[in-house]
Amino acid sequence: MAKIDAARRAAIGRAKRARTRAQILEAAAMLLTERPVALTVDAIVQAAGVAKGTFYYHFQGLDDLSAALGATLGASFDDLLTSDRLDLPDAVARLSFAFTQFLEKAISDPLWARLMIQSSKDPAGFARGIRAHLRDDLANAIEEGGLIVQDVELAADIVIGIWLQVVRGSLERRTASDLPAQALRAVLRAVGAAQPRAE
Amino acid sequence: MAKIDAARRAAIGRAKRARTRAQILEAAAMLLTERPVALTVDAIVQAAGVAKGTFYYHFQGLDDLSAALGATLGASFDDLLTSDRLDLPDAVARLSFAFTQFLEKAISDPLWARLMIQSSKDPAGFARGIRAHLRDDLANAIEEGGLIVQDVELAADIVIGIWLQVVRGSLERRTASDLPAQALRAVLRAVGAAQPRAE
Amino acid sequence: MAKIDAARRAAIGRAKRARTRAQILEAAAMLLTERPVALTVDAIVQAAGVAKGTFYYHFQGLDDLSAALGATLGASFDDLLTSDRLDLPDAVARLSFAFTQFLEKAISDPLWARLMIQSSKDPAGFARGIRAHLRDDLANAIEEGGLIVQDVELAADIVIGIWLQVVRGSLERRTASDLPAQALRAVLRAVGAAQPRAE
Amino acid sequence: MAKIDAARRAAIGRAKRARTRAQILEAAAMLLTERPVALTVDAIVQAAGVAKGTFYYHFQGLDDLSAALGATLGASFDDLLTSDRLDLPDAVARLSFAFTQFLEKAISDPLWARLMIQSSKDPAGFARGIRAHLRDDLANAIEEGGLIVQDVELAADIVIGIWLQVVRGSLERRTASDLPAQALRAVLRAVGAAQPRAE
DNA sequence: ACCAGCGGGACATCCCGTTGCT
DNA sequence: AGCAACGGGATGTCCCGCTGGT
Repeated sequence: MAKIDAARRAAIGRAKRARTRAQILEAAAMLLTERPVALTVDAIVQAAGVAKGTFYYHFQGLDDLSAALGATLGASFDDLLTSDRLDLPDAVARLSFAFTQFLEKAISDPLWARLMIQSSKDPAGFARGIRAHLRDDLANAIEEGGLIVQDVELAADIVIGIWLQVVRGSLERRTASDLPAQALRAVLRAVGAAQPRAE
Repeated sequence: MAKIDAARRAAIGRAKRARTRAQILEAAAMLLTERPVALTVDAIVQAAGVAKGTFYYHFQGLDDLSAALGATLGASFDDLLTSDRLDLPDAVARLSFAFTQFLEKAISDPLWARLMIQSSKDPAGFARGIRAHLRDDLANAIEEGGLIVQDVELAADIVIGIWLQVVRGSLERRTASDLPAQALRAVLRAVGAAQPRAE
Repeated sequence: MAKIDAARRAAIGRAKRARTRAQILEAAAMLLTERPVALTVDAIVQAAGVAKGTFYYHFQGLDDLSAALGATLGASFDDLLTSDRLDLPDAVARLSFAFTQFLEKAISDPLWARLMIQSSKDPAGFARGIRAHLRDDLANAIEEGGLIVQDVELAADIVIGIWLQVVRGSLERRTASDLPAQALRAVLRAVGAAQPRAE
Repeated sequence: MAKIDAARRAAIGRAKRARTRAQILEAAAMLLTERPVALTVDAIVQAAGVAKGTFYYHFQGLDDLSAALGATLGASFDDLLTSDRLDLPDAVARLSFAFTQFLEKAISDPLWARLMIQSSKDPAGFARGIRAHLRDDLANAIEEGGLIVQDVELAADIVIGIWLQVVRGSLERRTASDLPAQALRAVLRAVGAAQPRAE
C-alpha cells in the first residue's frame, strides 16, 4: 500500500510538475509577444501565478527557459514537416511545401510567429537547424539544375528574409487570403526556380 | 560687443557640445553592435569616457539617445540617396539604385549595418520613412505595368526582407564581391520586374 | 490537509511579514524625527537592518511607506478616542476630552508628536480626518450656543493651531506639568466656550 | 577718464549684480510656494533664467540662499512694524497691532505667507527674532497684570499657533473680510487679555 | 558678472537568485 | 513541488558644485 501510494503520488507529482512547467512556459511566451520589455523572471512568475522559487525549481534561469522555449518551438516543426514531405519528388517541391507550411502556421498562430521572429535574431539558436534543412533542399535543387542562384547561402538568405518580413507584415496588417501562395511564387522567382505545377 | 561675445560664446559652446555629443553617440552605436541585449547608460559613459552627468546633460535619457541615433542614421540616407536619383528614368531603376546603394553601404560599413538591423525591429522608427519611399517606387512601378506582384505591401516586404537577411548574412560570412548585383537580380525577379539594362 | 497547510503557511508568512514591516515602519518613524529633511530608502533600510529589496517587497516605494505611516498614526487615534468619548454630555466636553488626550499623548510620546507635526503639512493626509471630527464637535457646540466664534473653520484653525504650536514648544522646552490643562483653558477661552466643570 | 570708466562700470556692475541676485531670490521664493519638491539649484536657475555658475557666484549654496531669503523676509518686518508702534500705550496694544499687521500682510501677499510658514519650521531661523519681540510684549503685558496666562512661552505658542494656522487656512479657503479682527479677538481671549478699545 | 559644459556621487527602483518552511 | 520572504547588486535618473572661457 505504501508502495502504491508512492507510485500514485509520483505520478500525480509528475503530472503537476508538467502542468506548472507548462504554465510558466506559456506565460513567458505570452510576455515575449508584448512590446518592449526584456523578459524578466518577476514578470513571468506574476503572469504564471506562481512563486519565484517555483520558477527556479523548474529552470536554471532565464537562459534555461529560453532554451526550453526554443525546444518547444522545435517540437512544433515536427508537426509541420511530417515525414510525407520526404516523399515529394524534388527539392524545389520540398522547399515549397516547407515554406508554405511555415507561413500558414505563422498566419494562423501569431504567438508562434512572434516567437519565431524573436528567435531569428540569435543565429546560434534552433533557427540554425531550420537553415540547415533549407540549405540541404537548396543545394539539391542547385545540383538538379533548377535554380538560377548558385550560391546556397545567398539563396537561403533570400528565402528566410522573405519569410521573416512577410510574417512581420502579416502581424501588422490584414493579410490577403492567398498571401502564402503569392509569397511562395515570389520566393521561387527570386531564386530562379521553375514554378511547381501543384503546391 | 555684447553681441559678439554672445555669438562667440555660443559658437564655442556649440563646438564643444557637438564634440561630446558625438562621442556619446559613437560609443552608443559601437555598443549596439555588440552582443548583449540592452544598452546601458553606464556602459555608454564608460565607453565614451565621460561622466554620467554629462550624458544627462546632452540627452534626456535612453529614449532620447535612441531617437538621436535614429536621426543620425536618417541623416546618412541623404548621403546615399542624392538628388540625382530622381533623374533616373523609371521607378524600377530608382528602386534598383537605392537597393544597391543601401547594400553596398551596409557591406562597407558593418556598424551602420548593425544599427539598421537593430532599428528595423521598431516599425515606428525612422525605418518607416524608408519603407514609405520604397512603397512610392513600387506603386509607380506597378502602375507602369512593370511588376508581377500587384500588392505594394507584399512587394515592400519582399524587398526589405531580402535586404535585411542578405545584410545579416554579409555580417556573418565573407561575401562574394558581386553580392549586391546578385541580390538585386533576385529582388527584381522576386517582384517580377524586367531586368534593368544597366545597374 | 492542503487547507491546513495553506492556512498555516499564510499565518507564518503574515507573522514574519508583519515583523519586518513593523521594523521598517519603526525605523522610518525614528528617522522622520531627526533633523535632515528627506527620508531616504537607504537610511531606512540601514536603520531597520534589512536589505533594499526587502523594503521594496513590503512597500511600493516611499509614497507607499508614507501612506502606511499615516495609517499607523490613524490607528493610534482609535486608541486615544475610545468610544466612551461619545458618552460625554455636550460637544464642548467631547472637544476638551479629545484635545487633552492628544496633548498628553504628544507630551508622553515625542516621536508620535513629531510625526503628527510632520503630517500636519499635508492637508490631504489623514489630518483631514481629525479636522473633520473636530469640525463636527465645533459645529455642534456652535448650534448649542456655547461658542463666541461662529465660523467653524476659524474655530478649527484656532484649536489646531494652538495644539500644534504647544506641541512644538513641548518638544523644545521642558513643559510645566499642568500644560495640558492650561492649554485647554486657553483654547476654550479663544473660541469663547464656557469652562467645563470637570475635565 | 579711466577712473570715471571704472567708477561707472562698477556702478553698472553693482546694479546688474543686484538685479540678478534679486532674480534668483525671486525665483527661489516662487518655487518655495509650489507644492512638493525640495528646492533644487537646477530648478532655481532655470526659473530665474540664469546659468548655474551665476547662482554660485551670488550664493555659496542652498543654505546661503535660504539665509538670504530669510533676510529678505526680515527686511519686510521693518515695513510692517514701523517705529510708531512703539508709541502705543501698552503691551497688549502693541501686540495687537503687530498681530493684525502680520495677518493682513499674509492675506494680501500669499507668497510672503507661504515663505513665513515654511520658515516657521526652523526654530533657529529669523522666526526666533519675531518670537523674541513677541515674548517681550507678552512679558510686559503679564507684568502689567493684563493677562490670565502667566507663562510667557505658553502665551507665545498660543499667539504664534493661531497666527500660523489661520494663515494656512486663508491660503486654502476664501477668507471672511473681518478675519484679522476675529482672529485677534480670539488671541486676546486665549491669553486672557482685556479687549483693546481700538485696534 | 555671467555662462556652457562637465565630473562625481546620491538616490529610487527593479530584479535576480537564495533560503527556510510546508 | 511549491511558496513567502529576503539579500545583494545593477541601473536609470537627478542634482550639486567646479572649470574654463569671455
